[in-house]
Amino acid sequence: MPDSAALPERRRGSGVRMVYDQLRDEILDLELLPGSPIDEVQLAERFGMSRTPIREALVRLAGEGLVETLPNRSTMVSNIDFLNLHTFFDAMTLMYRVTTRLAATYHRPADLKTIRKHQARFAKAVEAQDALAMIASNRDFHAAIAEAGRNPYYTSLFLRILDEGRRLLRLYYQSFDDRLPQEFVQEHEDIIAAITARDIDLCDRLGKGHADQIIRQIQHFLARDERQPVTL
Amino acid sequence: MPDSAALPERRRGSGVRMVYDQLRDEILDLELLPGSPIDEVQLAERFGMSRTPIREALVRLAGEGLVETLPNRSTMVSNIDFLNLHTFFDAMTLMYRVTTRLAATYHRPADLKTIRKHQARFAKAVEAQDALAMIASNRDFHAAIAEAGRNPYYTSLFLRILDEGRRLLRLYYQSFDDRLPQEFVQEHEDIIAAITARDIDLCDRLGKGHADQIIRQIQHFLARDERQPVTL
DNA sequence: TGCATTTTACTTGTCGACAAGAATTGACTG
DNA sequence: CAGTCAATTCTTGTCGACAAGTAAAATGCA
Repeated sequence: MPDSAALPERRRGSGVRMVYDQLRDEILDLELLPGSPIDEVQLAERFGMSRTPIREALVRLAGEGLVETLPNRSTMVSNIDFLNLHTFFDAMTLMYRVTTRLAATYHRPADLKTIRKHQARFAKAVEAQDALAMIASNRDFHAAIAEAGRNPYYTSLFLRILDEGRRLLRLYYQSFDDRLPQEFVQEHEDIIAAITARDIDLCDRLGKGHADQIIRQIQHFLARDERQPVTL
Repeated sequence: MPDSAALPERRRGSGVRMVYDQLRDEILDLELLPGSPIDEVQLAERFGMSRTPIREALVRLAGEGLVETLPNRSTMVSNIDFLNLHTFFDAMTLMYRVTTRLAATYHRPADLKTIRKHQARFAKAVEAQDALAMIASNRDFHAAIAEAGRNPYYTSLFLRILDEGRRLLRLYYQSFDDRLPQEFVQEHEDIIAAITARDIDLCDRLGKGHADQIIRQIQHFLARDERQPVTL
């Protein structure tokens, strides 16, 4: 059996989604580094399919800004724009506030169940010091809150921002050797309580505080002193 | 010459953009009605190209929510969700406020020039009672303000909202026989003045007022009495 | 005639191949 | 030896064709 590699007998429309999800995860987990080129034939060989579904997945990724494609030239993983991080922080703060506020107003019991489920996973990941799981479950936690707010316009923008933040956080924890902060767990619990109590103003303040906390950590990481200590 | 139809000798990567722009305009101008099916081969014949670039354009349109594609079944023009219009109005109001505020802070002289250019076209369209040109230039006017705010996250969401609004406004003016309101021209002038003066609070109020005005018109249209007057 | 089932027609998803454009290599000239 | 230009290679954009899956038409049966 020379060709024992996986030919998983996929269903008709599933190839594109598989490639899309896989590439997306690899980009957000920084396994594919920002700026690195993406070769279509290489991906086609790797996934065992033609270039057509690969291209479709890349077009979708480009639509979300995760890859950039120059005409007639190789497409590449989007760079992180460190010079304009303030626009990212600004939008992130607003979306944290708005989605949490709306969740307080429009949430239903099933939403709280989903939110608590992601929070449990988040707490477990923090305890296990599992950076990747912590980042992913943190994203899912806030995505579930946005869903509970029931405004697809905000949800779609927030998901994009959370994904971009996932790349930044990954960078952060790679550099700090994956020491995970416990205080986020308690902040999440406070947010859940405020949503449950339908306290809109409190949700607004907690959302802003949570965003500020994350921004402070990232900025602290970015402003850290790169020089190695020297013994004189 | 039986085949005298246009074979415009297009350049290599331009076919997709051409199809994308054309379909997008037709969708937003309601020439393609919401819910109507889109046939790939039909489009391929119409544009004189293969199905591949057509499909790529459709994938991009689907990424922006302008068309919906069911697996293994025909893709169709997205429906307007009248039942959840309040989420649209909510997001629109917030984006009007935020983008106008940011424009007051971050605009440069070139931005004002662009904004005034679109405003001039808008005023001319209103005077000429040209509904299509009025809707398009109104969109361009606010898009230019968002650009001056220099936050791509807000800009991208706002563009999506403005496009959705373009469909709603088109519906509105089709129904009201294209009588165009003059007061929008003055409101636009006020917004320009506030941005130029870098008055953030005033921009916030004017943005909200402008959004409320549009929402009121649309709601008035939606709540109108459909019954024909009957002479007894 | 009404309903279930098979058959047909049609649309989309995928493939392999070819052509156009760009980057790199190599040759040629000053 | 450096710089310019031509040739080659490599990647992407486009094409036509086939396969899979779905909806509609046609057939069979009660």
